Amino acid sequence: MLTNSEENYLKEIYNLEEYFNTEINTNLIAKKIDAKASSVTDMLKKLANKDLLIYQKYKGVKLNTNGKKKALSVIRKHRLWETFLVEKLDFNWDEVHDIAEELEHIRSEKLTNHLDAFLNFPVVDPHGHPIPNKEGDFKKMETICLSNLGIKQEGVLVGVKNSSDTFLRFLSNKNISIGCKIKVVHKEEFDNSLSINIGNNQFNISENVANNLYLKK
Amino acid sequence: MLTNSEENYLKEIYNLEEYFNTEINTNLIAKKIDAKASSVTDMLKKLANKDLLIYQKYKGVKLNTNGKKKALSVIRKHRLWETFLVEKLDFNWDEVHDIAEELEHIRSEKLTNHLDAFLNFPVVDPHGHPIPNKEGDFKKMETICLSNLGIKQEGVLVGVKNSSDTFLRFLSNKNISIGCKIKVVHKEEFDNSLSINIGNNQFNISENVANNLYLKK
DNA sequence: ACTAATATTTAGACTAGCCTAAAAATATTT
DNA sequence: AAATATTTTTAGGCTAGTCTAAATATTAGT
Repeated sequence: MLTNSEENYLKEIYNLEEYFNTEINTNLIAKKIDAKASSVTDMLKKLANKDLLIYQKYKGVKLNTNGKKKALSVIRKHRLWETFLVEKLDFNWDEVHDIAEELEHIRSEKLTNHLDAFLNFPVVDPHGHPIPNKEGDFKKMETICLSNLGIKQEGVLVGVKNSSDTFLRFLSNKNISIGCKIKVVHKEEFDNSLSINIGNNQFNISENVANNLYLKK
Repeated sequence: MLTNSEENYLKEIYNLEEYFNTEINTNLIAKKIDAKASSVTDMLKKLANKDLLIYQKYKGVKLNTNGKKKALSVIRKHRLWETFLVEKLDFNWDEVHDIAEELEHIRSEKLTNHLDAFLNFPVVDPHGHPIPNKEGDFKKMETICLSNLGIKQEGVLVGVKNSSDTFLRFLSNKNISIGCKIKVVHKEEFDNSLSINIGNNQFNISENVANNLYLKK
């Protein structure tokens, strides 16, 4: 049985591995978890002892099959609860993250699976992130980052990379949401900012924003 | 902000006060919480310091207004989640207690209130226990314990006192559920066991069982 | 009212998860 | 390749919540 804290470490390490595609180092985890590096070292030893990841002093860390499975179970719960909150309880997509951080640790597997069924087995959460099924499987969507789109190209927004409250609120304020058709009108050489078209509106967005939006062509 | 453990103590103390209608002593709490008396003493001091209850060494304990409010908030969440599990996720009434023990500690008030609305503001949970509203108010149902019913009298089962898995499963096996019409056919002087009638069936139940069933006449 | 039994509290210890500060390893710069 | 900077680990400490064992209060029995 894992503690909430252990589950959080596994989840964040999984997310970092997805993001960076390399061995994950102590400081990176510390930043994500918002703890000191020394605390992370302690926990990594503990998780290695529990056969959830491979840890070599000074060499970073990598989840093993076991650890990946646990991480995916937490992520599954997180995303199902987010979906529940938005679809059934009328929450906005920028309000659900912190609550899901608590709900993701509820232990009953039966609960998770019944919730999944109740929601009609959703495949993506309100931020466009894939929801693993009971077995931990999910398919990676073929998407392209808005910043990689050429001039005059367009696509439908299917996911956001960063799902912090502040970023999501920024998008909401500009009326940008999952399902929007986005067209690149102009790209500024100088700072890689973009002029984009959504419906009848035209905006300017920074490269940073564009890096966090994923489209389907 | 209260920890899960503090919330559990407040909840159990509240339940004990309801049940016994007297000051609650250390050992009683220890049994309910499944901890040692010494651990209970520690926690009582802590809760008294936080101005949640009145504690005098060797004299037992009593929740103050503050503590009662917190206890009721936990109880509200517990009972709303139980209702959700039974009504929306197809759980049986004997499967929901342990899961609700975890869910009752999820902190968001907005979540609780949206859940309440989603369930259409239920006033009792699946075991017939009243659900406090946002303000912590609920009305005590006028009920009579089955063991206080006279021969040939009858009523509708509206609540169970004990809602342990084992008791609820016992009732399910005998097809006794909330809403059943129960009639007392015979009362055994010797051990206060009862012959009761439900629909076309006649059973014998012990005094202990009768003590845990509440009816509306 | 004294003694015995029971209930409660205190004292001291343990674990998980965090911390700070110092030491050690690794990486980078010159 | 030596010196410096950065990263990581170790050592030791803290808090919450638990425990056991011993000490102290209260209650009950004679």
